[in-house]
Amino acid sequence: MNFLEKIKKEIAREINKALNGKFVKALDFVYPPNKDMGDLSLPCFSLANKLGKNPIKVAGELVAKVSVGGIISGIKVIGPYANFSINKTKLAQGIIGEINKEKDGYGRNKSGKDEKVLIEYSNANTHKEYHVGHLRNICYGDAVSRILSANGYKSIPVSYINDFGIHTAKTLWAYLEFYKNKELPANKGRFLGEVYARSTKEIEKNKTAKQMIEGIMKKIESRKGKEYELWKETRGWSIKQFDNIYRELGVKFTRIFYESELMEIGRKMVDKLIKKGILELSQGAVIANFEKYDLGVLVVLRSDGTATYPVADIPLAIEKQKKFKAGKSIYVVDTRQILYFKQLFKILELLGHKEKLIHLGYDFVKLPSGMMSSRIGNVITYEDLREKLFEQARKETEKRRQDWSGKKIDAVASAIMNGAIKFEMVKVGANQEITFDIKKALSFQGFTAAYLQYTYARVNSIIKKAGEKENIKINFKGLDMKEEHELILKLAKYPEAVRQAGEKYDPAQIAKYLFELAQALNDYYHKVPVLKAEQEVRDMRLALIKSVNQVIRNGLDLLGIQTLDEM
RNA sequence: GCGCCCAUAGUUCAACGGAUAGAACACCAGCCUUCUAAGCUGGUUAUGGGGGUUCGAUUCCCUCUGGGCGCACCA
Repeated sequence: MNFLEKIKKEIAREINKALNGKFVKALDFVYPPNKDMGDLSLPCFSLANKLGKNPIKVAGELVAKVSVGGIISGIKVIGPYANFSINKTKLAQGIIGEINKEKDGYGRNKSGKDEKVLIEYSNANTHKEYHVGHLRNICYGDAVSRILSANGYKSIPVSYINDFGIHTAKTLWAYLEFYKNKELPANKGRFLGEVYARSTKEIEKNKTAKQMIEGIMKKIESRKGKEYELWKETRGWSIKQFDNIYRELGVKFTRIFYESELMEIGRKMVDKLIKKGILELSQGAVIANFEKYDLGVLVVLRSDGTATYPVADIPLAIEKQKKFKAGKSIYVVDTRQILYFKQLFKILELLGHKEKLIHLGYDFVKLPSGMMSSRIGNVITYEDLREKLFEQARKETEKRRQDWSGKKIDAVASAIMNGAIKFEMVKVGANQEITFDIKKALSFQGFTAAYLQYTYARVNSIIKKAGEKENIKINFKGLDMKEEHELILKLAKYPEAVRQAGEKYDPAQIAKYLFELAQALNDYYHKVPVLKAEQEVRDMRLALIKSVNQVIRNGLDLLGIQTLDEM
């Protein structure tokens, strides 16, 4: 249990003692909107209801009965709220002590009880461009995975790559048609994205294209011949590109599944599913008729015999369960597929799957100019974004650090770039569209990862200047913690942010928390000198800012973002 | 037509049913002989319309308007 929780329990106990009953628990406390009102607040509405009294009166009585002392340094009534102030030195001592003891572990909890949770994300397509939409998926999925681990779950990140759809044939067609004898660039995966975009444009002009593409697809599916060999080779290009992206972003998967490995297994299962009555034949197609569940109809095999998504998704789910035996299985997929996932989960349920299936949807990424579309050509690819961000970050760093080597500048710029990508993708709630404005993403001011990294670097600089003295004993007793109190209270709330982010699968809560913490630190930084303070105060302030940096690091780590010692 | 999501400041976003609806960007005015000015301080502006539930609604319910997205053979 974290320190703030202990405090809440203690105050609740005091209140219950005073009222002679079990009325209040730790969870009942809220935070006052204004710091002058106190640190913790008990709204007395439900309590008044239980007691059959007026809430303003109840708050007044409560305050009269509970005595100041121990962890409680003050109580006051504001309308129907009973507000408590926490003893400043005790809080400081407790929180700084706890962070200092737990270090990287501060903020983590065990509420997941080591339960295994599978989380599938970054479901990219080979033979297509990897764009900012995919980035939202991977950044969101990765952050949720990390946050689940911090909440005591055993998170197992997996990815599923669509390498066997008609899009692969489209790309191969355009490749054979327009690029066959051209020299290839170094990043062949990225090149395939361009080829795909070209194919979508050319198909509109070319009447025979559709037929040719279908022919290519058939040959790929037959798994022999020239086209199949070309598919294998180009597939490798995309996979290499993805590996690069994952490495650059620091994202690791326990296992990567491929559609091409599952399709045949799925096809073989279709008959069995028909026999079980889950699927049925209709108008020459195989469907799941789920109208009785109010889930419409899902086509599984088209009347021409070609397969749709579930044919691979069903064996994928079975395979996952066989291999990992997780209690929960999360799919991080664009919210537009919400109906499809309800249908898929129904099939799995009918097949006897007992694991909790969760579709974690998120809204898509659009541009200020509208929806992204490779046909129209307004797509921001990962590589475009990466290059622009890197350039900008390098320019900004160069401006400030003329004495640094090019290598050092690059390393810093690279971390800023990475942070910017991830932070932009998770700072907005999942059910909100992201209007991705490249101009804003290139700014490193305000609610950005760079602001957090900068705050960290700046604090780090003070710590470095102070010199390394390990574990100084701090005597909090004689110190007035007035200037520090806000900041310390904020540090105390970090474990709650982790818990809430975990319960709601919401990394944005961590992002917001970190920003507020950094704001509080910057405010403190400008108000109060650390190195020039007299000895005892200086030691305390150093310990405090070290704690702040520890929390910034812990929080950024949950978003997959690195800190920088200097920038 | 049926269903899902969204609507808050000029813009992009916040707000377990709770107190005076917060930030950031942009704009204007300040702050580097104190620890990194990618920072800080100050200033202007908002809950789409109408009903309900509640002591209390941005939040829950209904309805209207406006936008987005899904709804058997596109993946």
